[in-house]
Amino acid sequence: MSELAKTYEPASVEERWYSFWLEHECFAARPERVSEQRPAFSIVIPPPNVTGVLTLGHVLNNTIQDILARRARMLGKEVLWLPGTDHAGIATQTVVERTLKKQGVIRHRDDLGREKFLEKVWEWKDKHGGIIIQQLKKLGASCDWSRERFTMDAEYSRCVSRVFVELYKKGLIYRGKRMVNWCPVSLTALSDEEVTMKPQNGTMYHFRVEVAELPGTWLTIATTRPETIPGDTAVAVNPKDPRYAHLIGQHIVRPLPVNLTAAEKLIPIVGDDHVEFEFGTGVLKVTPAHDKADFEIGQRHGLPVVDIMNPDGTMNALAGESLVGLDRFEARNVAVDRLRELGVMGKEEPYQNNVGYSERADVPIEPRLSEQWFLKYPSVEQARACVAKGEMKFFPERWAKVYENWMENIQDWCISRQLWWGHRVPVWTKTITLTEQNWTDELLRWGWDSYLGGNWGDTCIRVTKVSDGRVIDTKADPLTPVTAEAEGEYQFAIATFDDSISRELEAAGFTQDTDVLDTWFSSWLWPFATMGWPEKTDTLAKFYPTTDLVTGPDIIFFWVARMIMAGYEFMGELPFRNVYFTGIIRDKQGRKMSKSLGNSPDPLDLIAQYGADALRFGVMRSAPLGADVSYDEKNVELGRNFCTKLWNAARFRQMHGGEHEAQIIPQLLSADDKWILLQLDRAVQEVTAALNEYRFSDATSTLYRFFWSEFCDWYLEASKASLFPSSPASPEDGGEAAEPDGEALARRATTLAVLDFVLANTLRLFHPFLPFITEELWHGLGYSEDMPADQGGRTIMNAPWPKPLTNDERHYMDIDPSHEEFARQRYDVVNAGRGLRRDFNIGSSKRVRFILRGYGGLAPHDHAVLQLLLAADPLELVEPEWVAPKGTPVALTPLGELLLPLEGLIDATAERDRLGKEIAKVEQELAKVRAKLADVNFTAKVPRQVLAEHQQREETWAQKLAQFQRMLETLG
RNA sequence: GCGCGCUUAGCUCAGCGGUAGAGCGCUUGCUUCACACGCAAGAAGUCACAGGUUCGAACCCUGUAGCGCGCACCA
Repeated sequence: MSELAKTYEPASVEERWYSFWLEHECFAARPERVSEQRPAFSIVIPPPNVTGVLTLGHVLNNTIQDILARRARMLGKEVLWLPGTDHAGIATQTVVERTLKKQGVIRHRDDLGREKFLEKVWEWKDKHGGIIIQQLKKLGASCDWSRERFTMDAEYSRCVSRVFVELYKKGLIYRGKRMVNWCPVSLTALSDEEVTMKPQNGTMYHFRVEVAELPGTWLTIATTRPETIPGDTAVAVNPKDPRYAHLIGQHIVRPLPVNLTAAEKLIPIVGDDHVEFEFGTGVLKVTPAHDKADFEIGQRHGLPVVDIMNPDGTMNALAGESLVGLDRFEARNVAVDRLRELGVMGKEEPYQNNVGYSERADVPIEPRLSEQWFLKYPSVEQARACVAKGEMKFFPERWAKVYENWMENIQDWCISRQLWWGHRVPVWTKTITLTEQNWTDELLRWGWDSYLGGNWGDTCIRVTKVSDGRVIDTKADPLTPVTAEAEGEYQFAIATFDDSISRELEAAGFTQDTDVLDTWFSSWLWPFATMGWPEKTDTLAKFYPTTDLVTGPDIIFFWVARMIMAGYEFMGELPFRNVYFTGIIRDKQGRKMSKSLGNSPDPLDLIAQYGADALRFGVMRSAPLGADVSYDEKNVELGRNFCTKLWNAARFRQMHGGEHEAQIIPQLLSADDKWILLQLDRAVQEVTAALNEYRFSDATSTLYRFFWSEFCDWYLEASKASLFPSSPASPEDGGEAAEPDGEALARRATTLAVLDFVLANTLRLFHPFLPFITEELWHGLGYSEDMPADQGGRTIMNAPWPKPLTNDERHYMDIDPSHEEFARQRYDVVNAGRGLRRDFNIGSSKRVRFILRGYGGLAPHDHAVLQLLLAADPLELVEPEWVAPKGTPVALTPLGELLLPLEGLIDATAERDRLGKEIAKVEQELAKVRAKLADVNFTAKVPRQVLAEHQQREETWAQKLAQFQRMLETLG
């Protein structure tokens, strides 16, 4: 065993052990080892953006996963922690596009074209992708890196296409012209989940329109978006509204665009229940192309849809001469000017409303009518029920309600994106003219027969008549007879995940859909697509469903809910049993960490400065279950200090040498030994219970308390009494160290054995939290030496998780609560003595004489410990009758009165003051208890045990009071 | 608007029916032979507010306020 360095140097230790773990394949999951005795434990990582960098959120999230994985290994489980990354469609494409523009390579992505642009993205991915993986390694993450997956891997991509085709066959995926959330910056549709509502300070504009059939009759319309007036195709009123009902069927003159013929300006007044009497003026302008609700009104009344904007949010020609080319917000101002010029503008009042923002680009989204692919969610009922019934557990539980609420109001998912980076929609189309002559051949050629036979293979065909959009119904067998009127142009859409078929299709003139799929449409397959699905792999058989999922609540709908549905749909089973939702990391001001705010520290800097273990410990300590994490670097510093403390306690043990992990001989155990064994036992129980319930910060504080406040502060100090039996030399010994006798040597050996027992267990308890330093000390202190290779001999990772003491063990070591009590009483004596020092200005290390009056039965070793902890020289034991010189300070302890004789320094006044304060405190407590006991209501109704407690309390305080008063009297 | 959660020492949080707790920070004293990234001692709280239940409430119930989250949203 080499000597430990004076200070802990995380950098070299971390590097060394991480390489060791990798070299020995300590993180590898082997399905063949799974058995009843060795159950599987699995987690799939929430895949970070492949081109992203590590954030504190990742640190929190992955530390938790690592704690779970490492502890599971120590519990003897076969652990799979499956890592990987996500292609993050919009984010990655945006970054690459921006960079290429900045480099002057392109002005627009069209300059390169799809193929060339994608090459650039792959180049980018190869260069920057995987940085985050390296960063996770720095953190100590024990993932099985041999199984790393990427959502754009060929195999994974095939899973995505397969799933698309499966759902397409079931009719759950469809294409349709719908109102979607359009991001004018990213130039793509978004799902509802990617839109966040933000309050806006805008203006409510009131403008007048004239009823065409009744010149002189004007209606006032309130709107926040006057720039959309050119797209209005009606105004709507509530048919029950007496003010306007009679106008339904008439027309109004739409003021914009200005340069239209009178007839072109006319739009109808329609009656619709959607319009509220109270709101605004009760007259609603209807813009079907630019508002979801208006679109629905338009549908109900057969209104034309006039799209007046370009995809990028600028106005098109239909918006009229004055607006064309302007950005939508500039156009608003111009439209307002026009209305003023026309003299139809009424009041303009400040108005706050909520506007949907693109989460990614942080601009208002534009509702837009477009052709998109939608998914009607599968397996919704099972997915909902498994959480409701508790088959899948959420931690904290309250997220189950949020989930339930979303699942109940679930809307079809817009899965297509107008991007290039991602999985391209696996559908090929071609318009084919079908005639009586070629009808049968064409249909059969593209797989119609298997369609009819219900034997799909890897493809699915849909045929739509171009002229009326009618989908050919297979059930009605359209092959025969073929009528003349059935002839015409048909669109053939074939979905397939078979590369050879798609090549064939392309050769035959089919073209692939240009959209790609939402990134989440690939990541919702993560738990099984990473394990080899659709093959029935050993990995899937042994590790699916996974045990735990650890993620942020911000992606509960994006990812968690969808994975649950996909799990049931494609595996027939839930994907994970427990979901732990972390908090969101915030800065001291409570703001979310973000790049733009620049309030997010780089975890790698923190690791470099404090060490990975320190960062882990600090973050875990401040991350309570169910609450957000308020980040403060102080916590990381605290983690660092803690590691140093651990390191130095280990050094302390090491410098005393001797046999390591010697047998504990029960007969030789002192009260302190038994006390620390009991504290350790309690810590084991608490940490185990906390981890079982995902209370990580509780586990962390227990570890902290046990190790620092109990082991180091008390036990380690007390152990010095037997480790330094005769030194430092006291003046009375004449400065000579006495030869240790046999008993002292046995005592010393026992103390070392207890130190080893406690330290070895402590290291194991700490290992999931502090993997590096515990591994280093595990070997440094030689604890690995006696263990079988796979039980801690090679690495602490596989050492068994500490178990609480059994009754037999307690019996064997003769430990019971009375020993704990006795140890605690002695520590109370020490505290009392230190209090006296403080009150009389005696430095804590200055050796002084103490006298303990009234306690006889102190064993020599216990006496030695007391003397040491009190820094007493000597600690004299005297009879209760012993009379101290007047003015000698006294403190009450459970083991009698502790006196601090101060020859020549006695200050009766000071002592009188001190006692006066004590008495006041005791009197206050006594009064409180007595008031309660005097209340008949209390004594009559309270449970007997509580009554007894209070009576006991009264007695104790009364005794103390009497003692203090006697002390005061003897002071004179 | 609907739903959920939070409000305890300067800060971050435990406690969830019977004597208000921890860490950090602060104050004071210590170069005590593992550790100054340390040791010892100490000060510090009408437990958001108002009612109610109870012998007794930080804790249970009702309401109010503030903060946060989710959902919905009316032009």
